[in-house]
Amino acid sequence: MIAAKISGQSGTWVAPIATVDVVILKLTGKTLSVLLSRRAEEPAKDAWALPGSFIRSNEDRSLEDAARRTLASKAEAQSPYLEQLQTFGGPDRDPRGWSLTVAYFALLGRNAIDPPGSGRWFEIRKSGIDVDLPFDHKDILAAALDRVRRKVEYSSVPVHLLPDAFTLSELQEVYETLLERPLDKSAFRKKIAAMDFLEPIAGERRRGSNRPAQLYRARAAGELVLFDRLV
Amino acid sequence: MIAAKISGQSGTWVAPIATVDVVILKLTGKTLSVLLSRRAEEPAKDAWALPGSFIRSNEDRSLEDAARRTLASKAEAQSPYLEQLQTFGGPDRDPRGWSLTVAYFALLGRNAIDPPGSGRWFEIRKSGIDVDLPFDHKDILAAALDRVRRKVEYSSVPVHLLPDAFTLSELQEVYETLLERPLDKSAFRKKIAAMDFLEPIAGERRRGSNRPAQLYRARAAGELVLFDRLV
DNA sequence: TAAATAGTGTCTATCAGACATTATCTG
DNA sequence: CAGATAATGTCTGATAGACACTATTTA
Repeated sequence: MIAAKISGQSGTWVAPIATVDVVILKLTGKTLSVLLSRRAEEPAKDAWALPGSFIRSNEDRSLEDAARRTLASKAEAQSPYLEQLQTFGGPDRDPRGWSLTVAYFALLGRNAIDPPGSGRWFEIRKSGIDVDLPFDHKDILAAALDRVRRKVEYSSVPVHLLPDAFTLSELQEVYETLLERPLDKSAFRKKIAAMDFLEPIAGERRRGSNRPAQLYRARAAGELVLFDRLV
Repeated sequence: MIAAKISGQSGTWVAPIATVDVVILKLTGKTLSVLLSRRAEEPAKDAWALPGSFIRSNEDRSLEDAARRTLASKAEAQSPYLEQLQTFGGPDRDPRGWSLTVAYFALLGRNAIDPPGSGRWFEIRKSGIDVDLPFDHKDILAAALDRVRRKVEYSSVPVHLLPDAFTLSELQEVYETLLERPLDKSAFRKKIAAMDFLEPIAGERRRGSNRPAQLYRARAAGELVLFDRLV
């Protein structure tokens, strides 16, 4: 790699290295998990890290393209939710020099498939994950979790962590998992109904000797609905 | 400028051009205005555009540094609010090639000073601004306005558009301007009091033959307070 | 019919908004 | 005192949350 030189009023300097990184999240049971891949190259060779890629100017038509390309190489999902998170940059985050990464986060439904050799899922406990991340990937992961958890308060984020069809009890469980507090069933259902972003679909879910549950789906798959009040 | 070549699995490509752009906003009367500067260089020489700069790897310690440097060259404010907005990138947004810009927005208080020759303020009307912006700067401006207006619903954003000391009536007026709807005085004051992010300071504001108004200031200057309910 | 979960109804404290009233200043 | 804006009080409808109750299934 040849560093690009730029000349300006304050002298001559080198263009930053530009990458995208994707925080890929799904639920494993009641726990959020993040998909990490083992780095094949230096720096931090063999370390578990967030999946990332250089931005390829000969191939990518946009930043989101680059993120989708990175995501697609690691997981297949029917309608993954992908959102730009934040851009991180600085002289010290990568030993190769001044670098910036446009970070995205993706939410996968329960029926997502990971291709073989694509990486490993790490459960996110209160103490964090069981591995040290290179670069500033710990900060990026923290920012993604912060964003997701905050958005749960006023959006349909949890829908994207469920399969296409789900019950209201399942949806409530995901809200509770992410908010880390119990919700009242009656109040929850009133709010969800008022937001009007779900529709009942044919079929019921039976999972025991009890009344079966109605199945629902999101009206707009892959889209996020913002609420006009808080959960 | 020499383009950086990168080699990878999918061939050889060129590193993107990396810049920061800043959407600098303040209130002129009851209208939001944006600070534009006249471009000194090609491309789009002589056009009014968002203030921006290359990221200088020899000088900037972070992306925010680069944004603050750009902001400081255009305006002086006691405690400007600066927030990363979004990163825009693609092959066609700049004729020089694949480029990305990390966009920030800044909110200036009413007593901010613009150094001479720093640019011109353009009022933002419903129809937009009175000038065509080059590159994708129209999209960036729209994203900034969207973010600011959305955040008004659940944060102390309007405080940063006022001088250090202000009255509750002035604060309500800014909320109303940005939300484009009237608010009830009694309800507004109850909410602001509940959020507990203001403190009364010595002094009153007199502006007519009527009862003078108590002055307040934000407890944490330059900080944004997020509310736990909507305005 | 017992047990379990789904789904709904009822009650109440709280609160946002509408509106009225009081407070304080100048001319 | 009239007129203006600041500041606060009162009332009411809406609703979130607590909790109880009904519905529906299997063993």
